[in-house]
Amino acid sequence: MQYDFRAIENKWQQHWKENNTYAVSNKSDKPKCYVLDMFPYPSGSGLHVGHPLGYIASDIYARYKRLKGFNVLHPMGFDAFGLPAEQYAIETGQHPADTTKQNIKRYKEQLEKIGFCYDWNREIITAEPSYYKWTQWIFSQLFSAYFNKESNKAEPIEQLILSFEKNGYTSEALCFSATDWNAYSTAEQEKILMGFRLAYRAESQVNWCEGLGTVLANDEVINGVSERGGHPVERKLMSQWFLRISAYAERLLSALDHLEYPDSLKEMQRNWIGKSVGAKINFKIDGYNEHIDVFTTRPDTIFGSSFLVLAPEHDLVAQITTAEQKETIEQYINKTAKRSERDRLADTKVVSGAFTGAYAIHPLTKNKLPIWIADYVLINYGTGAIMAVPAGDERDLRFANEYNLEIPNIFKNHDLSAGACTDKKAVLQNSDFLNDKTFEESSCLAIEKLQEQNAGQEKINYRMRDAGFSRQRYWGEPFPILTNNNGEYKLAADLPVTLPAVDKYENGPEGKGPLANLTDWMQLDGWTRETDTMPGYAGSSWYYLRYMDPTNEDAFCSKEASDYWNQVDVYVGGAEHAVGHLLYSRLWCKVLHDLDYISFDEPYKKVLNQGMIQGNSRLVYRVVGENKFVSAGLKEEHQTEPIHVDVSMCDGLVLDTTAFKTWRKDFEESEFILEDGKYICGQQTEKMSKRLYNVVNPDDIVIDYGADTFRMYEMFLGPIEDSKPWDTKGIEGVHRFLKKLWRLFYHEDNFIVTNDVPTKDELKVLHQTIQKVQQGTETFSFNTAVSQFMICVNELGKLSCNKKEILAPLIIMLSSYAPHITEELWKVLGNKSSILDESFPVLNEDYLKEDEINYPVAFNGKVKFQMTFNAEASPQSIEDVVRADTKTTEQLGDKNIKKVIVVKGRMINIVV
RNA sequence: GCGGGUGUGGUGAAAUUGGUAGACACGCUAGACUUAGGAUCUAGUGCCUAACAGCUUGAAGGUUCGAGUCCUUUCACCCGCACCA
Repeated sequence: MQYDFRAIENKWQQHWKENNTYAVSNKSDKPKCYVLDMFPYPSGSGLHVGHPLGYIASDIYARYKRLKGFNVLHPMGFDAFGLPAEQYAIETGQHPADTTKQNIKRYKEQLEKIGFCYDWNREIITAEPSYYKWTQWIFSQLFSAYFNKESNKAEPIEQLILSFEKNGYTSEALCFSATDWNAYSTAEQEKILMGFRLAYRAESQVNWCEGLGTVLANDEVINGVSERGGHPVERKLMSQWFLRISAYAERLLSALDHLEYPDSLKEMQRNWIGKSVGAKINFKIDGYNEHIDVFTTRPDTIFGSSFLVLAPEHDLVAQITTAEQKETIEQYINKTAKRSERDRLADTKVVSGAFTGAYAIHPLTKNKLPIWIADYVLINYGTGAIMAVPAGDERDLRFANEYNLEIPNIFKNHDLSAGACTDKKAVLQNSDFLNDKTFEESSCLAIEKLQEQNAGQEKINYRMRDAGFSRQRYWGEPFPILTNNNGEYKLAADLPVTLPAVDKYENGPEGKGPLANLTDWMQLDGWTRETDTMPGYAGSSWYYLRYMDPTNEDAFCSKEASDYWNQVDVYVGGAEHAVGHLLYSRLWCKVLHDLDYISFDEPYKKVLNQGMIQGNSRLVYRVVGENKFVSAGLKEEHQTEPIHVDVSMCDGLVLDTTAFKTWRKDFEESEFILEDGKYICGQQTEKMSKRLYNVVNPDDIVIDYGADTFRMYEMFLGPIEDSKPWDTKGIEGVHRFLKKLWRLFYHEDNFIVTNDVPTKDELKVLHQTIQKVQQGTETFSFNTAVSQFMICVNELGKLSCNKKEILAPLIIMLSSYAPHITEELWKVLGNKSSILDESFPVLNEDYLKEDEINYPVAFNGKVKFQMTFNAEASPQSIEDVVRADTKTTEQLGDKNIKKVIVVKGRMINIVV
């Protein structure tokens, strides 16, 4: 009997499907375990070998937990709304719903061939009305809630309204009495409430991407261009939906400490949230009844402040600019506004600005400080205004030098020609009551003083902005909300608000989305529907909850279900979602928790980032201007240009020149300059992508070697979180391993497994394997577990062990890694039930114990020879024997022993 | 500039957490069995050396009986953020 992996894998995949083997129940006496993958966006190009890496890891872990007696939820679904599907639709004229459906079908086929233990009964697709009904419902909850700073959580907006009706409201920015409130019109009231709702509509500077015809969230803009497509992004004032994630900044930040996320990921989130502690200081404007708020982390340097700088977009600029400076200021604003985000980021070293002509009064010295505008001050950060302290800030110093502004030196023993002083340990001077103090002591003193003067207070600032939640696109969830001419809002009564059909995807009037072309659909009983759609991250912000209760028609997820499954125990996916998806889903979880819909306020206990599998590209070198290709080793002798060729045309680095000639018409007549009769390609590690002809399809690997080999090989490649280039060559070793395993059961056509009693050696290797595999799987070091399986099978082969008592537990362990072959072998061992229902073998450490231990004997740390001792021998007795041994005296020569160190069970070191 | 991470054979990588560095594989070399092999098996394979010896975890110091592992300095690469006040 040969190991016919194709027949075996087909047979069991079908069997599992027909018998619903992987169906999971919400009712069980077993402890639960929730193992989740970041679900894929089904793109048109299908899966490549990099995609399943994380899926395989989580699948092994899920199967392992099942063997360990857990009720394991391990679902899969599809993140189906989004820009690429719509753009593809525009190009091809097909409806995005159709192409998405096709892509999902393809993905599922590919996934099914790899033998994952997903419960497909729980599959979810975010673009289906039965799903997005609840995405819309959660939006309604966000719209109907506000963040209560007192209780530090979200609460129903009705409570806020009650409080307004009873007590009015007082804050720095807003103040009204109960009588005022009750006298306001509904529209006026709504306008105020919009300042509190967790989902709100507001005019704001947004990232507008003309190329994609939509606004983008901050995390979708990379270096001033869109993450998708690389189109330029500009700042634009638009009315948009936002999520008030800033209200949760502190909770999102502090909870990180208790989460098992990779350090780098936590750092990214901390960085994104960007907490900084400092002070808000207000400067009165000379001659106006206005003041400018600045934010600073260094209130101690207040005496070094010699001018103020506002962002060009700052509200007060127009008001305070003097007549003679008006033209200069307007010119400067025009110039900066025109620059794209990308240009602005490109020349951050250039100093530019303009003087408003106005002066502010220093709150402590009462000096007059000139007020400038400059684009190095950002409207989106802090208050959009700074007090410039040239002695303490590099940029302020550059600016002061450029425009000949005063530079008070407030640091002792510091030479300002060498640059600004940013050292917090520096000692202050020329700073009145702060003289001779450092940052640590003076910061609080400065704040106290300012507070006395009513000119400032301590302030914590967060960099994170509220998240844009509108997209002017078609292929997304419609907002379940309507508005009328009075500026009132109303949530849709019936959910879902289904996405209407359109026949074109062009933007509607006034920069609105395609839905704004549907004038009939937009109107409903005197109300107008929202025509924006939700962004890609809406559906993925809560999908992990829907898997718990996927068909519930009355709730997004029943409380029983979410109480039972609770948090995701392990969440596996790419690090690219560190600040986008992961933060948004943490926010939604906290809101749903605050509103009492779920009992936990963090979605994922542990996150694991799998590395990227890169492509291993092949290059040929064309002699410039000729149809001649030179082998890589000889390319220096010619002037060449590299061209990517399809990896499938190469065996290792050797190009199949015949295949190459038929690959593309223009290569038909190619000539080759060979080395040793072969054409050797160049290679390059880069992103796996169709464009670079380096994509390896898992389907091909599965056809050639089988899913079990593929799964184990991906794990064997190295630590799961590392990125590495794909190399198909090494797969042979894993395949050989499975064939060797097979031969422990079959010799030619004979089934050779016996019921003999195992020997000590056999039990030892088995239990070593139990130990290593258990440890490796639990710590996600799957590569070491695979190694141990190989060691075990090699060892059993050497011992000619064909004993059921050894092989049965071995294949139970292996079933998480290679489910098909082990299910087959389990059956040939005479079992009727599935191997999946077995338990992970229990480690008995007694079998690991050795009677005798081989001690390396080292002299000054260098191993010279070995000696064997009884495992129970005491260190003293060992030392005595070693000292007396002739090999020792030989080594010593005329030197003396200073000390002998015996590490029990490990080694002996003799200090000479 | 700030933050996080990684440097070990020709290659992917192990290393019980301070105890024989290079397990397990790929590749390579030789051999066996084969009509054949991209099948299977056996042996070898860090470097230097004929051998003994010696050297070896990016580099340099240090702690220690003992360091890939801990400390200091430094170099290189990868990732994230970046005019953040």
